[in-house]
Amino acid sequence: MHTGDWPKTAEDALAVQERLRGLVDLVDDLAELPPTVTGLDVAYDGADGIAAAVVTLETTGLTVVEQRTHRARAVFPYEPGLFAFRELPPLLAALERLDREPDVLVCDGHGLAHPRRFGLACHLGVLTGLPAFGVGKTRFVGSHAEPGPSRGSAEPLVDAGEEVGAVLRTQDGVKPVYVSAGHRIALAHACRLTLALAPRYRLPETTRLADRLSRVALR
DNA sequence: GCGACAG
DNA sequence: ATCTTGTCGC
Repeated sequence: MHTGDWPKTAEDALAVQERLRGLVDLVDDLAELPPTVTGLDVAYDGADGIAAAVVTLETTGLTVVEQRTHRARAVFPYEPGLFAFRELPPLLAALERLDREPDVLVCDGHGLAHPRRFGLACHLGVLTGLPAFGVGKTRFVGSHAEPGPSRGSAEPLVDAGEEVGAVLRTQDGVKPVYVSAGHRIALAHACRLTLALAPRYRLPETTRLADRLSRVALR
């Protein structure tokens, strides 16, 4: 699937999303501590310019192994629930430029914590076949209790009676993040990894570095 | 019917 | 996401 036959309308996107949704695999085969972690993010300019960035870090030490970017024109408007169709094209292009195959993708957005249980992290996982999970900065769906005040505290994120993710405190006294599985990874594993990637700041280093790189790529 | 609504 | 100054704190 490439930008050529990319859905142009919300109706088409919903159909594609529904088709891909059947391909999600929730079996967790990922090593407890994968050698590397790859973060992805996108930045926009005032018009329709869009820049994607992917950064692969060594899981131990969080040092940069490889990083790539891709600039393009936005081909799909932002629409809650169909967010993936806006960011996926440049993200996939940037991923294809990597020399080393990622071990796991850390996405800036949600996975199963989505109205139809298929957010950006699920799309990225299914389309690449790689383990993937999402770390969102704000809630999209579901409700939850307030996590304890210390780093590592977490509460389940529940939507329509289903546990779709976790609200995880990555730093003492700082607003928590929303973690959800995307593909080939368990929620608990995603949370452990998220904590390992956020030793100092609220957001995982993968997201912080990809965010910074995408902004630079936009200039 | 009235809000809410990832980035 | 992005528009935006100063300001509080380590």
